[in-house]
Amino acid sequence: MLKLIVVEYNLSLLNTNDLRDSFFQLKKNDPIIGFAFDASSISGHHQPPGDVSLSSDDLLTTRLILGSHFAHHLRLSLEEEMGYTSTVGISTNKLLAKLVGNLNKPKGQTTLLPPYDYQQDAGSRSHPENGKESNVTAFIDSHDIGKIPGIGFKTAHKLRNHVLSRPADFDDGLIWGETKESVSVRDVRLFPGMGSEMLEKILGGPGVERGLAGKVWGLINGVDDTEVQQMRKVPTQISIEDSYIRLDTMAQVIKELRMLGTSLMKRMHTDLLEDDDDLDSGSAKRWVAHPKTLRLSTRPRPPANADGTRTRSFNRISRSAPLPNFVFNLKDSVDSLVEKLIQTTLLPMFRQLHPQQGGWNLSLMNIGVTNLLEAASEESGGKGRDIGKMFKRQEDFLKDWKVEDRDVPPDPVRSPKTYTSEPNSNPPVGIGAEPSAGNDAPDPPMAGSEDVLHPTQNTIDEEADVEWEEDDEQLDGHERCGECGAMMPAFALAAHERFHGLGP
DNA sequence: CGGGGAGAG
DNA sequence: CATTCTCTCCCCG
Repeated sequence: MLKLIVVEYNLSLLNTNDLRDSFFQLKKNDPIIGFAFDASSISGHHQPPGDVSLSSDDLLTTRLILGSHFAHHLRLSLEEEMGYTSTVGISTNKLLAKLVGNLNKPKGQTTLLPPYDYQQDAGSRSHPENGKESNVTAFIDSHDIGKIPGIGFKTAHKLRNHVLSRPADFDDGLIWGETKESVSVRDVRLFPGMGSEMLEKILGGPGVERGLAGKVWGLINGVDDTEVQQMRKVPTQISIEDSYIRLDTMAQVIKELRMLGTSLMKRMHTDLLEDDDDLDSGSAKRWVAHPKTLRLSTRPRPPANADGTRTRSFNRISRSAPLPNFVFNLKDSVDSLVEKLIQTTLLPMFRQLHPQQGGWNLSLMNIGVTNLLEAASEESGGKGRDIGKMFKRQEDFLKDWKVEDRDVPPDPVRSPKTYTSEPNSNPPVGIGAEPSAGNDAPDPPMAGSEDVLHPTQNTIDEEADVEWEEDDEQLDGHERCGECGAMMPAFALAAHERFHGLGP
């Protein structure tokens, strides 16, 4: 019933257009219950290149605080304006943000705390005895190896088999899913001799793998440099499929192709057709993309084993062909177009796929269109102002952020630099050596948490060493505190005001 | 570019 | 909790 939607963002890429697009991606009534947030790139323009002191924990902590406050603002706005609740994880890359975002569901946010690195050389990562353990490692180590995004079923299986000293673990009963003996990231990471090279041997089959070993080694060390992708206006493919007990005759196949084809046409209409209200031509529709290719794929059931056991196979076979142009005709009925498509294209493709007369025993059929060519258009590539409708006057507040780490003038806003939680308080950012108090489920020491959608709780403000540039009184999206006059991004104001209200 | 494998949700 | 469905990315020939 609930649909999980995870939105991941990298602040450096975030502009108002991105935000708007993110929300557009939601269908009406899709509740957001996952929202992973990556604060990796919050940094000032003014960070002197090569200044090592600024890349210290202090700066990292400041970034995470900003990310946390920003996430809070986003979640609050989202709930107020759209009625969606959400969960956020704040860390320095997508992997970590996503994993830590699993902590306080369905409505909360969690920040993965520093230290993120070992004290000494990076090469000691896999040898904790050499230095103070990174919180990243401590955090990620506890996960089951198969739970790491990017490590899927096959890869996890190979890793488990290796770590469990060779003999494949027999998972009786369940063909699928996790094994009883769980192998954690730590088990893999600390396996004698483990490293990229060993992973190469474990994972590098004759088949298909390249760079996988390096990627996996990075993942189990919390390293993930993949970029957040721009959201696309149109999908790269649209497909529809159904599974069957058994499909054996042409009559059955045609009947199902009719169903699938009709669905696909409808999907194309809803997903690729847009109102053309631009000109004085009534309310016409126009295609925003023209798929070029039609694909038909099937999944033949594997022929039954020697010993009679059913081998679960998900192997598909497919054929592609140019998508005939008549499908874009908006005058003819969908039914007639589908019929035409079946006769002219789908059936020939099917015969190519299955030359035999019948008895194919198909367990699945899928048809889809790919190779979507975007149909021209698209205006101002730049920064959309549309988000202003959602977040009123707060547009572009990211544009001129400054994060400085030195020479911060005395600021009544600043709170003590001690990040320890007070009894019964939930800091807006989960900084602290101890788990924050007052949570039902205590957090592991490496993660702070909060339930920031309840501003009635007392909180400790932690603006840290953050200063906002006050160029000329004219900072888009910045607001002035009525109490002390400090300028800050709109999203920080709430926390700031909580600070004023704190105590005598 | 088409056919597939792997993986995310 | 498992299965199904949809979509993406990437490799290889």
